[in-house]
Amino acid sequence: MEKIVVPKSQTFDVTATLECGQVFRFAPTEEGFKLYALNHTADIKLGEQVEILCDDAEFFKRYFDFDTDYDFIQRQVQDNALVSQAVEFGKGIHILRQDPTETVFSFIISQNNHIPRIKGIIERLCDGLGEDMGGYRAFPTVEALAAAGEDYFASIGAGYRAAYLDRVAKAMLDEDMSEWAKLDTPSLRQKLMGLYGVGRKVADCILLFGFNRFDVFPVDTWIKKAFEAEYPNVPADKMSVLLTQKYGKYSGFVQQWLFYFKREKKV
DNA sequence: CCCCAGGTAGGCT
DNA sequence: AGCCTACATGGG
Repeated sequence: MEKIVVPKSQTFDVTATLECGQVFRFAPTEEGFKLYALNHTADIKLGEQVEILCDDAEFFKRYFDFDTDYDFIQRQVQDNALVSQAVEFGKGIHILRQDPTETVFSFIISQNNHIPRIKGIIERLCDGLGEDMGGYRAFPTVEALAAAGEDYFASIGAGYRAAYLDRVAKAMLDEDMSEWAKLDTPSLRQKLMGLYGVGRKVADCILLFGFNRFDVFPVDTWIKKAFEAEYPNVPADKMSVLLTQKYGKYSGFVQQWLFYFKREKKV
């Protein structure tokens, strides 16, 4: 067991980072959180300082993105209006560096779905198809997902997304994500949207959370509500383009702070 | 009972 | 190109 100790900081809040909707495989414990990522796990203890007890400290140091200067970004996007409010509310959020394949399947499941249900479906997916890591299950490999079949995905409650998961799993057998990672953002988005069941919004979530492209602005129902006054009758995909033009390389951060703010505060 | 959720594909104009 | 609707499931 390895340990990461994170000093108290204005710009890292584990609770907000986990609960802001970018990640689904975690659960509260008496002392903090139990977290699962790909084929790793961490026990997070909250206190004067955050302690991350894990199986691989290098993996989680990268995963939590401790090297990005969030304080700088937060200062760059201040607008003395909605964004400033959202940053004040969610200023401890880091954008996690998640596994690309895990985000592909996780965000296909997320579409038109509630977060508690998304968590449940992914948990059953891992329990049923993931490798036994001794005490927990890894996120399933593409091979395991491709072998499962549409009926299996339906049986764990995936609903109409079962067909998407099955077809994408089989298509991904022939793909190398490390090659996809070399593409620029528009080309990579095009690749992702070529997957059955992946539209602009899911593609942008995968770009942001799985490939850490910050020049994307996923527009879901909450973001759409947040901007419907500013952009009346603008479809989600078009709104995403406009917001990306507005926030540039900080789009992903602004989006995540706003999503968390709108969803938690219900304003 | 209805409405909603980190939307998308397919069909229509 | 844009607009419309069905889609599985469960929580509020």
